[in-house]
Amino acid sequence: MSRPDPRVRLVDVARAAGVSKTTVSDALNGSGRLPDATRDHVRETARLMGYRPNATARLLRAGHTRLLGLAAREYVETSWVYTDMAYFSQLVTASTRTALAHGYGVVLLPTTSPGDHWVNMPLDGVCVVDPVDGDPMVADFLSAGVPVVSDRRALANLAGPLSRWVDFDYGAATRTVLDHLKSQGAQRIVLVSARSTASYNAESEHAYRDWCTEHHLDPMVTMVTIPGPDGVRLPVDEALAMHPDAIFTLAEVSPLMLLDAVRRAGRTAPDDLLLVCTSEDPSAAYTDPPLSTLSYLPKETSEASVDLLIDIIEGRKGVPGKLFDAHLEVRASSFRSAARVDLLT
Amino acid sequence: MSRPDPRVRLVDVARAAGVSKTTVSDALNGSGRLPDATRDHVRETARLMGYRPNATARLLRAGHTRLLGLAAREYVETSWVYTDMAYFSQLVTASTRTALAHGYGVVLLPTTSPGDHWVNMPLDGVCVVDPVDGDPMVADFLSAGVPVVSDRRALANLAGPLSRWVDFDYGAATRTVLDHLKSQGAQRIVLVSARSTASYNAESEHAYRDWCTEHHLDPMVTMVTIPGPDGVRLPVDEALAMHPDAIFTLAEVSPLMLLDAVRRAGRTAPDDLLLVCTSEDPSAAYTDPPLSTLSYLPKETSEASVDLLIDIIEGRKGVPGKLFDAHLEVRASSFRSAARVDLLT
DNA sequence: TTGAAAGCGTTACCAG
DNA sequence: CTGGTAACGCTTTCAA
Repeated sequence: MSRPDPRVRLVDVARAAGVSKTTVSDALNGSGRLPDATRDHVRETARLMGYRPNATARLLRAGHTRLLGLAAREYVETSWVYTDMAYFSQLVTASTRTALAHGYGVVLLPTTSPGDHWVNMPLDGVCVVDPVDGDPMVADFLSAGVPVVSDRRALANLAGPLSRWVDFDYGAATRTVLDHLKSQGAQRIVLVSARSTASYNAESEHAYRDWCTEHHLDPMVTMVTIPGPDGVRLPVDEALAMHPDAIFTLAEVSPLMLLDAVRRAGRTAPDDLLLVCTSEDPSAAYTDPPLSTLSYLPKETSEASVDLLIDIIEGRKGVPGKLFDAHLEVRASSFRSAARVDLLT
Repeated sequence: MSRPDPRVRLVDVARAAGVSKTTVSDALNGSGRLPDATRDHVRETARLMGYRPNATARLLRAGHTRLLGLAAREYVETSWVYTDMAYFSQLVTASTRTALAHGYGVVLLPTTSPGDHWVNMPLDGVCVVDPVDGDPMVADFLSAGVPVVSDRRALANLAGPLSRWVDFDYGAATRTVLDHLKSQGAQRIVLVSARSTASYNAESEHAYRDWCTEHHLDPMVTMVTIPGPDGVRLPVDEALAMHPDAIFTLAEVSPLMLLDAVRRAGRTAPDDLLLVCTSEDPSAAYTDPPLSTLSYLPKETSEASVDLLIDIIEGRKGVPGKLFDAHLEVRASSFRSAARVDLLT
């Protein structure tokens, strides 16, 4: 195994150019006031030698890395990667765009990893999305002095100058959907949730059960157990087998797959089955019928997260957090004509 | 509780515990052979003080960062983020998963940035996807001593121990699609390409024009000019306005949007219009009719890329590159019954 | 104008 | 077994 040529360092350039390290640094960075002749000479020498400054050494000097971590914490024990679900992919897109606009790069963090491996990454700050209840990752980063943006629950006992939050009232959003379905005549609403570790699922499901109790309805829940787009197939089929008159999916479903499953079960939306799904897939508007969707605004929230995070990092004061409202877009899949509603109620 | 501002350093712990830096380092890292009493004492002190090692300093010491860059180079001058297209999102997913499996993190790089800003990131290596012809980013990284995996064209004049490639024969893939369409009776095939900077587009389009010449057909091409999922709407409509009997989209289109456009134009696939699209959207199999797709295997290629990259970084010898074959999945949208084909030919 | 030297925080090598 | 010291590669302060 031949060792690649030892990189040429600042001091090498200095020696070659017959000047000191300081002069090379100044010449290359435009700092200091050197005679043009010296500067040009040094630059030319550096170019000839193929000198490139060592990024890590600069960072150590600078005291910051301009690197932000991004972690999605659903299914923390399952080691998966999340970027191929519409919600997370939009989240990654928007976070990255916002970070770049501020001169920061984004590092995709694993959901899980041996011990607290993640604190070994040279990060200036971290966004933790869909945190676990009392998330250890959040605590780890905070105690390592790394600023964190997550939701209120994850930061409950850790409030301090190093953290801010972005959050939803998941319960309220869930109730909005359920009220809507009920207003359209639904009596047997099945919830497709996920056995994930995210507090989002737990909170939403809890709200669903409470709502059912209030309305004297039996809660019916099926569970996604396998992360990723394919994992929803089974729980959707299970939901259909419960003879529901409405299905509300908490876990992200591909719109076409959902409708395909409905069709195979011999059901028709919205005629004998109302459908609302939590999804960011833009194709939901183009299906037949178009699907009603609940959106947790990955674009807006991740932009806000990154902005808040960079505010902490750069020492700006500001609001401690931001609360968003989920957006329910009612489309044909959960909408019955008034006459029809009258008939059923 | 603890003062966050002045981070507690190794030397602080050493002083507090009444030992030397070395001892603290050894105690915390499990290296060296210390008496249990000393080790426990140091560890307890460190814990009490909330000591966390500085990641950047460790990296400088270690000489590597375990960070990989990922750059997609379509539309390099347009500053956009690519992760919300199925192809790139799967690419990111698979790259990240593979990297993590080897203990590396992934940094999403901007398509464009001021000067050569990117070399300031502390990366051990970089994957450059869909490079520009003679890509400057590739050259920059290589001259900075950072290993690169890209395609053959981008590495043409830069072969060396610091680079390997993963590539397709785009021309061959294009011809496969065109031959297929012709075999199904198509005579007026419109290509929906993109005015992007990726060599993928140029090569494919070139092959299309050559093929048309060989078959004495007039090439008809429309262009995506705006990056992102929405940019394909206009060129698809333009393509439909050309009264084609087949459309082949090079740029990624959302399957449902494509079919919606076809419907609005009063056309029907596959009866009077054959459709093949380059897409990674799994929903293509569930549309009505199911769409024929050409896949450039983002999953397989990015896994191979990351593996090759890590081989270079860790000094392993191996193949200089890997050539893949694009996969054409023929579905109903481009398939006519034999009888029908006979009728037309 | 230039350069020597002092950090940045860590780990590794040797003396003691 | 322990601890001083050097080294990683750079930037910056401060003297000459």
